[in-house]
Order: sequence, then structure tokens, then C-alpha cells
Amino acid sequence: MESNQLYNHLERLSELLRTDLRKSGIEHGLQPVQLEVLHYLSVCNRYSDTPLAVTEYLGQTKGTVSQTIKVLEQKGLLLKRSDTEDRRVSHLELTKKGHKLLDRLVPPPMLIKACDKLPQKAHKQINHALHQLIMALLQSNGMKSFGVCHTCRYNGRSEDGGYYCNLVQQPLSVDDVQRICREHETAA
Amino acid sequence: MESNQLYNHLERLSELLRTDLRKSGIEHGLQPVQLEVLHYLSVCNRYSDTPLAVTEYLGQTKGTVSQTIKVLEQKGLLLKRSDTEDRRVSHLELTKKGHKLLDRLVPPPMLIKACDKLPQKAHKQINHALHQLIMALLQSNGMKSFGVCHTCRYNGRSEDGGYYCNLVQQPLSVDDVQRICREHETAA
DNA sequence: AAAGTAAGTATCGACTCGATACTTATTTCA
DNA sequence: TGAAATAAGTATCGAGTCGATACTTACTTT
Repeated sequence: MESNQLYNHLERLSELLRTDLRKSGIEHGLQPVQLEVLHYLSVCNRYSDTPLAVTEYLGQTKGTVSQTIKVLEQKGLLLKRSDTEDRRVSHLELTKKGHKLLDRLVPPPMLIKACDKLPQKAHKQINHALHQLIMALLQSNGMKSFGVCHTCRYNGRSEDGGYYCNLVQQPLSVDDVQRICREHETAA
Repeated sequence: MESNQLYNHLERLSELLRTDLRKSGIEHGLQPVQLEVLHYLSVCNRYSDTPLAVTEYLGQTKGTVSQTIKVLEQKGLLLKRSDTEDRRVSHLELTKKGHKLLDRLVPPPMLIKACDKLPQKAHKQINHALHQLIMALLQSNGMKSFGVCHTCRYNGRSEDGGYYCNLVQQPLSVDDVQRICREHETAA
């Protein structure tokens, strides 16, 4: 069984990460899943900052995510605003307090320490390997990729040379194209 | 910040794995953490099959682990036996039912699918990268390695040519040296 | 306008997990 | 040798997770 060893590693890694996340989060009254939501919101684009997008990203139900968001809002770490076009939709935005907290906790200190000791080359290899694995997982299970616009098949250029999304038919800034989008589809 | 991208990947991977584990576990009435305990017990050696070892491996408190184990015992997935030498200590052992269940759920189908699509070479690279990362994490944070006896500094040979552990002063079988030990220390 | 659908919320129950206090067994050491 | 310290594990509590279900509100379809 080839995937056995791989699973051993993944489970261990996952457990180490989660334990560390729990430990550093608890000092600020945050659960692992809450940190994950904050982190996601800090890297997603303006079409992907809704509760539903979080739901898809985390693979939970919308009820569960709704709870998590409520708590984060009460803690003053994020702000909820109704969409002006479709009032069923909410947009979530980190507050300054939220950003500050995230900056201190993510990436977790444990990981930073480990990275410092790794040579540049190993670092690159690991990053590449992880990316490859994630892609394989998503593709072979027909899941959304949640990649950055830059690598999306809908991403193009407008006449003035700027970036342009052919799906939502909107221009994108340089910052935009480096953010995660829930509509992302890998370029062919 | 070099570790940022790495963290993005790790968090995503961890989340994907956990969601899948939750989904497949729920069908058998098992939580992710319960599956992790079962899996650990299936790969650890006879010095590492105690509640305390599980506690260290999962990075939780002994109270929490005690609960988890109690549930698994009630479900008939594992057996608890008192140590004959030190009656404070319990040894945990998967039942046939436990082994059967684990065989069906681990590795998770999602991962198996992904592995099938990955070329042999990529598979090896990913495995190596993960191992390297785990080692870096454990070393730079002074944590127990939980490696297999085969790679331990205490592992040696006895006069008759068999394996021998210089820490517990006991001979080890061929099967033994491929199992995870809580006393494991990386060879110098 | 009515039915259908989508986004999000409210509530409930089973479960996790840390904290604290406890029991029992072993070790230390005066 | 006997009391204190320590170790392994359990019991209990409370805050929080998470899925299921039912609901509200808003948009879409026909």
C-alpha cells in the first residue's frame, strides 16, 4: 500500500499543526477553526469573502460557519456588511484588531522556527511537494481549487493592460490577482 | 515572510484531510480524533501502547485522552489491559473489530485516489518532503520524534544477531523495529 | 403573483478538550 | 520502614465544535 506512509506523515503533520494552533489560539481565546476563518479572510478576494465561501473552503455546513462568524464578530475581529446588489449576501472583513491578532499568530511560531532551520532548497522542495499533493487531492476528488486569480483560466488582460476577470467581467488590481478566489479554475 | 506560503499549504492540506476523515468516520460513528487514536495504536510498539503515550503523541491532556479511550473501549474497538509489572499502567490493543474498521477507513479514500494519479517519482518526492518537514518541526521545537525503532539510537544487535533495544534492555523482533516508539531518539 | 431557490440564522444534541480534583500504585528518602 | 512525593489514569464540569433540521429573508423563474 503506497499511500500508507504518506498518510502517516500527513496525519502527524496535521496533528502537530493543529495542536500548535490550539495552544497559541487559546491564549487569545480563539479556537483552531476560528483562526482558520480569520486566515482565510486575510487571503481571499472580494468575491470570496462571504460565509458561503468560507463554508466551501472549510468543508463544513453553513450553520456551523455561521456560528463561528458570529463569535468572531462579537469579539470584534471581523465586520459583516450586506452586499449592495444582493442583500442575501454578506461580506466579511477583518478589523484592524483582527489583522493584528492574525499577524501575531500566523504562521504559528512552531512553523517559523522549523523554517529557519531548513535550507532554502529544502524549503522550496517542500513547498512544491505540498502544492503538488494538494492539486492531486482536489483534482482527483472534483473539489474547488481555491487558487489565486493569477493562475485562473478566467484571468485575462483588459485593453489598458490591467488584469481582468472574464467570469465576473471586472478589472482586477495587482493585489487582487494574488488573492484566493472561490471561483478559481485551473488554467488548461 | 518565507513560511507564509508553506503555512497556506499546510493549513489547506490539514483541513482537507480532517474534513475527509470526519466524513468517513461519521458513517461509523467515529470522530476524527478517535480514528487518530486507533491509527496510532495500530502502528506503535508494545512500549508505546499506553494512554500516556497517546497523550504525548496527540499533544492533548491525559484527561481528554482518557475519555476518548473510554468511548473506543465501549464501542468494542480496543481492549485495555493492566501492565503486570506496574499496575498504574494500561496497555491498549485494537480488537479484531477495530483492525477491520481501520483497514476500511485508513488511509482515507480521498488520499488513495490522489495517490493513484500521482507518478511514482512525485510520490517519493512528496513523502521525502513531508518527512523532512516533520523532522524539522520536531527538532526545532524539542519534541519527541515518535520514530520507528529501526532508526533509533538505542537500537542495536544482540549476540544471536537479532535486534536489541539498549534503553529497555530487551530483544526486538523484525516486526518490532518497524513500529513507532515513544522513547525514540534520532540516531546521532 | 406564486413557486422555487439561494444565503444566512437559530436551535438542539452529541461530541471535544482543557482544567481541576481525585484515586491508586510506585518511588524516594529521611 | 513509613511518610511524602510522584506517576498513571479517571471523573466531572464548562466552553466550544459541528451536523441536522427548520426557519427567515431575498432573489429568480415562469
